[in-house]
Amino acid sequence: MLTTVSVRLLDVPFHLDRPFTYLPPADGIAARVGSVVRIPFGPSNRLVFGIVTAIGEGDGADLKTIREVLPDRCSLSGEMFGLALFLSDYTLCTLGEAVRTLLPPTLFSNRLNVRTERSYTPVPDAIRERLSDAGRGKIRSEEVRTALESLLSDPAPKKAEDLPLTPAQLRTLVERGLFTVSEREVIRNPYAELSAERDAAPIALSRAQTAAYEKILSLPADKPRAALLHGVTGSGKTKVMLKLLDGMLAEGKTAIVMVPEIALTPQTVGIFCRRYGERVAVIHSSLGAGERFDAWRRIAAGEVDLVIGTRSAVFAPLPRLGMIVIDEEHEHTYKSESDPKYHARDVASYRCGVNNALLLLASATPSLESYTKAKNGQYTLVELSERYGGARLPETEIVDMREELRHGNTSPISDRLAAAVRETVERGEQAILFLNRRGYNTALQCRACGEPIVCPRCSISLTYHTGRDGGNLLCHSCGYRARPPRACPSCGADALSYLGFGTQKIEAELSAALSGCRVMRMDADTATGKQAYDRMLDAFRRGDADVLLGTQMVAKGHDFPRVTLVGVLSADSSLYVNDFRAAERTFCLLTQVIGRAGRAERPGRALIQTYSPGNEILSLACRQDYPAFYEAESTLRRETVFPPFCDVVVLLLSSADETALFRAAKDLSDRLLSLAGGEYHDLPLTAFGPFEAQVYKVNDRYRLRMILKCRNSPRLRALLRTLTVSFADERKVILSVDINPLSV
DNA sequence: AGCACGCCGACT
DNA sequence: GTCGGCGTGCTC
Repeated sequence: MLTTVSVRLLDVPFHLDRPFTYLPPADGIAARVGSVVRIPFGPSNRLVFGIVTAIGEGDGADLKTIREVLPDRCSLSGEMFGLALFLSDYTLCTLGEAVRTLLPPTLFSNRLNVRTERSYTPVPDAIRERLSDAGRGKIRSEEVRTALESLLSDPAPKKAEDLPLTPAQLRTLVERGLFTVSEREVIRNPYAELSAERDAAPIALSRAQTAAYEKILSLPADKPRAALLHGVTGSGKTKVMLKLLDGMLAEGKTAIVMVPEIALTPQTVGIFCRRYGERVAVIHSSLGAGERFDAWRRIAAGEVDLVIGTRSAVFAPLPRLGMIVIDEEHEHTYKSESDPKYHARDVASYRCGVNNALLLLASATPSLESYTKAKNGQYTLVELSERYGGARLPETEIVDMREELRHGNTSPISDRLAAAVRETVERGEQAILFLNRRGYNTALQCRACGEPIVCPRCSISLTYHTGRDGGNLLCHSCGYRARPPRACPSCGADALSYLGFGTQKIEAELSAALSGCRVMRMDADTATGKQAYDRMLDAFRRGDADVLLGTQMVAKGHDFPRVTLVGVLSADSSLYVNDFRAAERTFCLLTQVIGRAGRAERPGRALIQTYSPGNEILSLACRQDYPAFYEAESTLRRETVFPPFCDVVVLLLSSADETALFRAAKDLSDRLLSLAGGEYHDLPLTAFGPFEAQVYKVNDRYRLRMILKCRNSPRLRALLRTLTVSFADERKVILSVDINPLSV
């Protein structure tokens, strides 16, 4: 009997996502479960990556041999391997996709992207005749010239002293045997300087905060536990979190803190780095490959106690994990929309379960899913309702836009809002205006034939954006760009009208209506990249503009003490989206935007423009009444059978070949119904479709969907996996499965 | 996925 | 007469 090794390949489709057996390499590193290996595969024995899933015994006949076992620091620990298995099961991706999600991409490239620092050591024999006692030790490349000069008896020409030697000159010195060179790996920590300035002052909690802290602390520490910290903005959730972290790290445990991308500012990171010093790692999307690898290595090597980051930080390979915090847990950015389509909350819950760790969810407007779990006792509900400093909620008014139309005001800005902005600016205060649509006009339509202008690659309208070049039509789905036509492309009539309004048009209208008022527009077109976003928020806070006009991103900035007015230009735009979460999203968004006004001693005011002033969600958001919103919305979800009262699976088929797509959809539907009625007849499940996706064509690919309402369970996932595997040999059509997607 | 083998159109 | 299109089949 010989030792054999079960390997799963990393880069293969579903029908190859099964174990292959190999012989261990004769020499080199021993393979263990979780080791990343390179193996010969297929008739041409091309080398591919795999992961070891089991060690066993066999007669070894006809087996190929593992070519290379990567070192442990480039492989998965036992816990992380378990996490990979969980992820592939839970999100229906291949094990390889899951493994690649847990390991930094650099690990698979030929070059490891390790930064090295070279040191030079003088060779005494070779330069003995000119050598003094100085410079016997290792020196850095920049110091070689100085060292050489000090070694030479002649004083060096002074003018050349600053110039470090070129790589070629250094190489010559080494080739001639005057110096030897040695390399040392340097692990980058781009946040090291933030850690240098320490602030570890004890956290002083208010009575309410102490009660919240103690309630969480009283949960049995030898079991997995989860708490939902429900507290309005400004109630001190962060202080409670820091106090818990202090205790956790003092016990020798480690922790992950997740924040939405938009909140991962230098200020936020600074709080943690100053408090916990160099044993902090930051993980976010704009890290370079090398930096990402270095952060991963520091964490896996046990050099880090606290990881702060966005969604993917939930995969940080921390040993001794004691706590995972998800701040603003309702945020949609915690759900991945690309493979593997995981929700950070589910992953965090799994990891806390395995490690007997504490899962702490925090939000002012918790997701319906989490609040329901809290009400059912699966999570401990911790309420933190006081605002510190006695800050009051802004006075909120609903503006009936139908009334405005009756008065002959066709502008998207009501007279009342315009007046309020003017008064605010005249008082030397600031206003935030929120509109969930970028661009100038939302669509172009022909008045003669009625045809809108749609993207040639997608089935959505193009949006007109102004610009120095006379403006462009843009597709917000695929990025297609075209000059606006003079005549209708369908009928040729010279009758194109521009419909709707976006942030650009509002900017123009505001500047016209309120002369001398400085408007700053912030949307995906002006705040390109994180730095621009931070810069704009800073500039606004400093007072460089009177009005901040923008999309979602203005709702989530930090404190603006001088903002006393908030205007929501069209509350309806997110309310009447055809999606079961529309009301929840609207409530969260309005609650947040309204909360921007009057956070300091000055009273705030919020104006909400709408064509449906009687809408209940709007009035609940105006009152910031979360419990009432929860009751209303959960009743509706229960009646219509939507999450959290069931799970929803979207099966999306896409293809550039429409005929193949329809054939595949019929096939999928047949297979699903036969499985659901046969082998899985015990599984309560309702199937809808196939029908066209909301946007039927994206980037020249046609899309059909099926929707399943059911309970997520191992058995459901087994059914879905069977479908996925049986579909994997389809060549032209891609099937993607999303359990509980963001919108349905 | 990749890479073989295998059978039909326009070209040195 | 061949080069090359991508349909089909296989991978420890």
